[in-house]
Amino acid sequence: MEFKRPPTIRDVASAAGVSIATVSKFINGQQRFSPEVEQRLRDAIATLGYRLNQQARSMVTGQTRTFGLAILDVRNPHFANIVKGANRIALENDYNLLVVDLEERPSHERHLLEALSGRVDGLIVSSRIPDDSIEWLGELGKPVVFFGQHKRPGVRCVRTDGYRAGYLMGLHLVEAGRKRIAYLGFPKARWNSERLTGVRVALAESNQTVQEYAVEWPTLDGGQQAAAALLRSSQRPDAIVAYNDLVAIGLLHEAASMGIKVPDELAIAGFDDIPVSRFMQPPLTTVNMRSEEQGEAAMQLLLESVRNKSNMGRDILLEPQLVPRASTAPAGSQG
Amino acid sequence: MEFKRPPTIRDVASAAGVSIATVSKFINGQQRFSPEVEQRLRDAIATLGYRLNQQARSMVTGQTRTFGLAILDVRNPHFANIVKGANRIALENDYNLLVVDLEERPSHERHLLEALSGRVDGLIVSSRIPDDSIEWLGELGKPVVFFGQHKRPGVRCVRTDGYRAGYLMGLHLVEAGRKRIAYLGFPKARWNSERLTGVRVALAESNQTVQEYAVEWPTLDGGQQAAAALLRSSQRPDAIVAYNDLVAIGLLHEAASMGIKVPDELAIAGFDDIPVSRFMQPPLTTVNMRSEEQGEAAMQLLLESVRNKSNMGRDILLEPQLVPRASTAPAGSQG
DNA sequence: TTGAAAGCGCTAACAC
DNA sequence: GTGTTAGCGCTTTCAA
Repeated sequence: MEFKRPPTIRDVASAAGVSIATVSKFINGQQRFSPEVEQRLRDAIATLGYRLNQQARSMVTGQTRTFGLAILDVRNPHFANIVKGANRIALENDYNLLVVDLEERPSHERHLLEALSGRVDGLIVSSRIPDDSIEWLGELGKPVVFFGQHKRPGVRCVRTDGYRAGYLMGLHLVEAGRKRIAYLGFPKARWNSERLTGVRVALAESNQTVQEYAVEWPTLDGGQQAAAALLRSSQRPDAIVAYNDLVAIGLLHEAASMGIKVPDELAIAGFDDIPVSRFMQPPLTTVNMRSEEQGEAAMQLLLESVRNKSNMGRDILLEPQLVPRASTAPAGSQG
Repeated sequence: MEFKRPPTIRDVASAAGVSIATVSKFINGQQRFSPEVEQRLRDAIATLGYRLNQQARSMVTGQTRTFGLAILDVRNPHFANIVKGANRIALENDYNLLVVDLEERPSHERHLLEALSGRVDGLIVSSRIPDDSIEWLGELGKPVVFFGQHKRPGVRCVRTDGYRAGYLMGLHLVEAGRKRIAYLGFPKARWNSERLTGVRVALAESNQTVQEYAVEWPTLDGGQQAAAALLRSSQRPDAIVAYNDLVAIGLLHEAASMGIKVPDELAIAGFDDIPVSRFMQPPLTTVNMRSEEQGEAAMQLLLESVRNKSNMGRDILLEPQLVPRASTAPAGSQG
């Protein structure tokens, strides 16, 4: 089956015996015509199987009614939630959302983003590239909303307070009576140091310090791999805060394999509150970073930018929320 | 900050003192010019900050070097894996991939797909709409690869054998000594009945029958909600096969809350082998439905279609693989 | 090696 | 009500 050239308004026009302008106005519903003409138009469109070429339209209108969202990894439920939130708001406002997965590959990032920006009215970007390397974001010529902080004018930002998230977690563990608290981070991530600082400050208030470790990747496997070294050390922590829930789940699994009792011998916690965390055994303590709301907020900002034809205005900072569960219950409080 | 009209080749042309044809040829690298001209061109492009308008180009070339992928729900790791697979192959072949989340809403499906098809050279579609309602897929005027079966000419298909998957699972449970096996399905899904039939046939070979139940949604919460009724019944099953891993994990969690020992008192299994299944406590038995390879295969088919300018050729059927884990170990074989 | 001009499918301003 | 026409930004003959 070959793909023949699709019919254009010109084909419709000659089939219906009218001009192309008439066809254009008709399909845009911005004007009524005599009943007979409208009927001929409908017939012609139906028999030819005509469909509007969106590209051609946006060529002249300069609008696509589509937004783009670039995320680091669809496989991470945190990002999947962001997609959900952004998509919902977009659809409600009669915009489509196109998602691209950056695959955690900084080298491709710019290329993919430039390609995306050409097809949309604005974009939302999650990036791992350092601020000073993405100056070009503002030069895409389109409204951009960025996850994180970015001083560049013309780029608005959405984020959840990572410092506060870390602080809440640190406090929680101290209150649960933990004495040797470790942070298993992912240094390449933008939010890693905020979270770590939060934890550290909370511990400092009780004169505790935090041991630092790092994963290669912020994933289930990354957590599992890091676990071995961490859990076998002679001075094993009695609590581990992981960079995110995925890493925490990897840890949890490895701890179970090694016969370490969670939370009695070891407390484990993460960040993000991804859906599956509640279903773990034991359920995982975490901080809700409002992933879905981040997506929603970013999309709202984008809609504003497009409507005002400007990119001024406030950034958005969301408040994280501690979600205490069994994985950090005070030692001895449960079996 | 306002968004000014971006520079066009016409701006570059006049800045460099050449014609637009020269600019066009230069940026496409298909022709060399005198050193001085090339230098003027480079300067003009740099100072103006010129960037190619992809839309305008595809308007004339008829190519976008982009494919579209429509999935039912990004939040389901099965689909996230499909995205990964498809994206990898696309990138390797110098194509971009645009993903759209259908949000499990059949009403919007057609609209979203039509919008997407206008921006890409071909698409991969996962749908919940019955076959006879998506006849229009073939009329999108673009190559289409569909997940599932679809007799329509011009639409190629990729799927993993659901019947075989169910059969493997059924056999596994019978061999593990289970006597009252239930299937907790999601009837709205295309693959539900294949899987059920497979299970049923496997059980029939040992003269067993299967009890059927259904979830509202194929999600963690869906599984948890269905669990209550199912687990409290007087004739409680000693094994439950869930529609997918998410549902199984919901079940697993609820069983734990109710103090039911898995696998001793109850075996639980799912389909898909999503990454987190291996990390559950106990690790979840499942059938690997080759999600990522489905995405890869679909993209390969699409590339073929585009290269041959035709949509003929074979469909692809992948073999599922049983992944036995602790959640279905024979009763009494472990604590 | 360079340029003029036609045209991709559509919209919008302006005639009639 | 309906038609003519000039582009949107680009590629691509074809000619010079």
